Amino acid sequence: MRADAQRNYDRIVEAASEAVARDGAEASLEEIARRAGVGSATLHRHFPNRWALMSAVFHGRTEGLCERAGELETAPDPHEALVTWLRELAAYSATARGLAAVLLAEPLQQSESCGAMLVTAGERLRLRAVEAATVRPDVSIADLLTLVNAIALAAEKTGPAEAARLVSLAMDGISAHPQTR
Amino acid sequence: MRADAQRNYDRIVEAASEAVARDGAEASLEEIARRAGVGSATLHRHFPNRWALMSAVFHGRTEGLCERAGELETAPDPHEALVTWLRELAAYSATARGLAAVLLAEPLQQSESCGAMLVTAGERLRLRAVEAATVRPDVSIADLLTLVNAIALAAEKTGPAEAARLVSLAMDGISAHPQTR
DNA sequence: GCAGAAGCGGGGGGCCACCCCACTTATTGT
DNA sequence: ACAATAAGTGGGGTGGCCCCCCGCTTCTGC
Repeated sequence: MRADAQRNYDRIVEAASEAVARDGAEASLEEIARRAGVGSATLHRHFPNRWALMSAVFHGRTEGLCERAGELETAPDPHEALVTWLRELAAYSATARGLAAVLLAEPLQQSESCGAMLVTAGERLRLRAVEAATVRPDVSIADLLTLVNAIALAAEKTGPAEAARLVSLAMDGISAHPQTR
Repeated sequence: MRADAQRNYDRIVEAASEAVARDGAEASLEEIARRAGVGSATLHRHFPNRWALMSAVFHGRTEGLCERAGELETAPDPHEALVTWLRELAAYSATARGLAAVLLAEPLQQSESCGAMLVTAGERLRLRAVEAATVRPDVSIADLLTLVNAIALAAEKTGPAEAARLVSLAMDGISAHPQTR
């Protein structure tokens, strides 16, 4: 990639970050291009569709969440670590309007994508919890991420607190006496 | 309402139903108006925004789900009845692309809305399950509907089967031994 | 049957995503 | 240093969208 192309790429992502923070994932691509000081054609060449741009925007934040997963790997309680991480993911997704939609929209297994990063990071936490026998082994990390993202998406209007509450609910299960069934 | 206005209203809803079945909730409003044989202004007069139209489109289906809830009220196992109903709701939402988004978008307590109908219908099933002590009393029907709709929204790409599976997962809880925590 | 109001829809404005193509600019081999 | 070249650029065009204005049509109560 040529140096000027790289510079334009970075400027677009930066402008997009600001726009998304203000207007959510439905921000105008044209305005992003205008603020970045590039033509709209340049934006569309670098990012063939809206999701591609959003994916780039959220890449940094996603890395932060993966680092957090690394920290939690050494936590004493594996189950608590997994739940905490998922709750943080939900809270962040609910704040960064559009992240949840992006994660759900793109195929989860596509490498280099935000989703793939979260899968590999989360899988370790899940494995630890399964080994500790606090999580059913037939529940995949994809299941958990989909569930959490779904909740974040639904809670975008109601706020991060509600999102975290629903995550806890789903994790504990809503049944009063699950062992009797 | 004048007779011709009513006729146009019905034709718009019918055209919208077909369009939604084909293209999902993002169907073109202009094309819906065209197919209904009315001007776009008429469509926008009857339905001030997209959600209003979608709400009308899904009204009939929602009534069907409410009837189903009525049937399930006499089922022998209250817990199974609740879970079955929620699973059916999820499966239908995942099929009727956009229903979930509509239910999440409109305020749940607004009377006459699809959401309100589901709340009253589902509340009875939930109460029966609470009385049978198989569901925690602090879980509201709004919690359950939000959770199920969130899952349906997330599973729109993967299909109804996956949606039903995730609902079961959330209801059972993903923990291996919930009673130990 | 008629007056008035309720309803209608063509057309236009503003905005959008996306594409085409003539022009500019960085890179590379000599 | 410099020319050849391939990569990159952005202005403008296209088609579509939502929504609104306003003169015209059609229904309804008397």
